[in-house]
Amino acid sequence: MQQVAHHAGVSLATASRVLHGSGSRTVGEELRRRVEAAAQELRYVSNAPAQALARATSSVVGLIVHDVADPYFGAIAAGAMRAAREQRLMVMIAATFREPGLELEYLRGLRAQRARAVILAGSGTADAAATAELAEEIAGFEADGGRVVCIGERGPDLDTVAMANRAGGGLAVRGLWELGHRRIGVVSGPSELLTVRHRLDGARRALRALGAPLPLRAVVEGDFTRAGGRAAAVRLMTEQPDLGALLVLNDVMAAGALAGLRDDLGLAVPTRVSVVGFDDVPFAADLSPALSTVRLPLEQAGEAAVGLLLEPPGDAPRRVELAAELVLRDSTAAV
Amino acid sequence: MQQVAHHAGVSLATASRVLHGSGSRTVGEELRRRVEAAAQELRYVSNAPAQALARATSSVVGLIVHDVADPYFGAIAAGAMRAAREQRLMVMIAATFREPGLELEYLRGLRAQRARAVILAGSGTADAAATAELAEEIAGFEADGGRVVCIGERGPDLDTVAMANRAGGGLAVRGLWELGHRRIGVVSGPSELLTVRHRLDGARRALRALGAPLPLRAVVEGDFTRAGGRAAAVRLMTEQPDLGALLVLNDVMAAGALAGLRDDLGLAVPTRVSVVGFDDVPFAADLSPALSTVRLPLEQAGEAAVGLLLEPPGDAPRRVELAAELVLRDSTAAV
DNA sequence: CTGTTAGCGCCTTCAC
DNA sequence: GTGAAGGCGCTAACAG
Repeated sequence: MQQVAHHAGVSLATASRVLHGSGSRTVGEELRRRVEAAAQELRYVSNAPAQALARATSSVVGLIVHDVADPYFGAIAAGAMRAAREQRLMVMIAATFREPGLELEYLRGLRAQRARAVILAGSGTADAAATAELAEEIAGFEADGGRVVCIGERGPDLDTVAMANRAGGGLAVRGLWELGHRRIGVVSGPSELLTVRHRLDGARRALRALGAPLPLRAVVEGDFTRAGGRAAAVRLMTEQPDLGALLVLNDVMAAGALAGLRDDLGLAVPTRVSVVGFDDVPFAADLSPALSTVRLPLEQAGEAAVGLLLEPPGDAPRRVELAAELVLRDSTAAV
Repeated sequence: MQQVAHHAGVSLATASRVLHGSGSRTVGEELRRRVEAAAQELRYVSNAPAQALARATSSVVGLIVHDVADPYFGAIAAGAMRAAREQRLMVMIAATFREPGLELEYLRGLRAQRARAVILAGSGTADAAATAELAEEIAGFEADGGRVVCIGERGPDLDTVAMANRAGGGLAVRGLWELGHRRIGVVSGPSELLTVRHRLDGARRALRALGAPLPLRAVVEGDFTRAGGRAAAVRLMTEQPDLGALLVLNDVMAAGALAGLRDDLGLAVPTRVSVVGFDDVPFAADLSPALSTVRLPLEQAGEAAVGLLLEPPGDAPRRVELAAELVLRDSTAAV
């Protein structure tokens, strides 16, 4: 920048003002033109780290997900990045690959980068120790002036974009009920994930309200992956062959469940058993049969998270609630 | 760090050496311990931008994709991030949402961030002007000491991870041929994308070698999206109803094609028409019917790209070639 | 409006 | 092995 200033015959400060002009200070037309020309000619590229150092704030926001290849996070990331672009923010992304310790490590890394904010997109966990450590790191991050927003519940004092996981679980179960299903099973994910707990809880409550409490044996747990869904669904239908409908707690697992039902067990969907997934990821409609599922506005969640980051800190924690919607396709049938 | 040094009763330089110790200088056991204790106690977090400024190099690498929500890029990103984690690199991700200008803009942004390197994951384009501009920016980036690697062809003088797009196109066509298909059509993507051109070219050559050149009317172009694939497939089968097999140039489009054939045209796959896709994204096996496709080692490509980044610049451009493999599932049948 | 002058937090010769 | 001092590129008062 020194060079640009010299080349344009102005002071360093003036060059800085026209090039990065932050704030009220304005520069005369003539000088402004000269500086811009010089920058152009010298192919000047500003130095973001230096700016970050001087202003004690940067234009990067962090995004921590479990797995970028998972369409659930892909959709959230897409929404967040679209919003980030509008705000001219760069996003630094980190994937924990579902290793709990990595979330903490990356948050620390983002703190070292002096990220202006970070979005915790993955589900919180029921592990108290891990949660406490994370809370401490979050506090540190915020003490440094950074903002943190969670997608999904993480704690009452955090800005969060809340997904209707409980309501969604209820929606699914009631939808199945209305189709005439009475023997409903649940293919669940790892029970330490809050997201899983909430979805399951929503389903449980709805069933209880309907007068048909969910028996323990009708719930089986698997990894939050395709293979996990397949194995769990097969196990559940083997142990409880009288089930007529399955709620699978995410679409990726549901894809596996569909495969297991068809290829491992030879059970026809939806004639023999109906299946409802959760999330409505892009490929849900292309599965065989097209998956009925609980739609969550994933991209919108990513956008909303960036929206919260932009708002000034505020006294009370902010929340935006996103609704769920049941979409019935071909994997469910009336009985 | 000043504080840590003071707290440990050592100089700033010593604290720096034990905390970020880059290089030959070593610190005595005793002092080292004291500094570490002080850092721990004061909850010191190093300042990456300051380090970047002082060392004139950072630990962030950029990753530019077209769309994070696209499973093709999701898989590449996952591979790249896994490798980045092993190297303790942070990755800054940017999505162009297929707007050509954005690639340039983001590359510039990454340059401003003083990223140590950037991976251009999206396909190159046949637009000469855009390519030239990009080349210039790449040159500038490298002049600043940054490294650039491309996934897919971008130019002979760039480090690149080459995917077997041509060979894959040939593989698909020959596979279909061996199944007895003689009337093969191609659902293509935007012809300005180099990836598309290479895949199509591979198919063309193979067909010519087989003595049955691909007629122009048997190729139809659509967006590189689900909707694009659907529309193009429907159009192609409507105009050329005698086609017995379709090569769709990526899996996302193939998902759309399958939907269109089934829901819009009522054509049975694979009995009436066989379909083969390209990429083998994770959901390919879950489509209805399970999609036969040309598998590309996507995650591996991401990892390889990071691998290239790490190697010292070298005199000649480096290349790593990744092979394609035809995987036949249920969307293809013999005639 | 424009220029001067201190730093921002850290690294790195260079002496000790 | 350890400390002192200058500088990385930029911003932000503060004077003119």
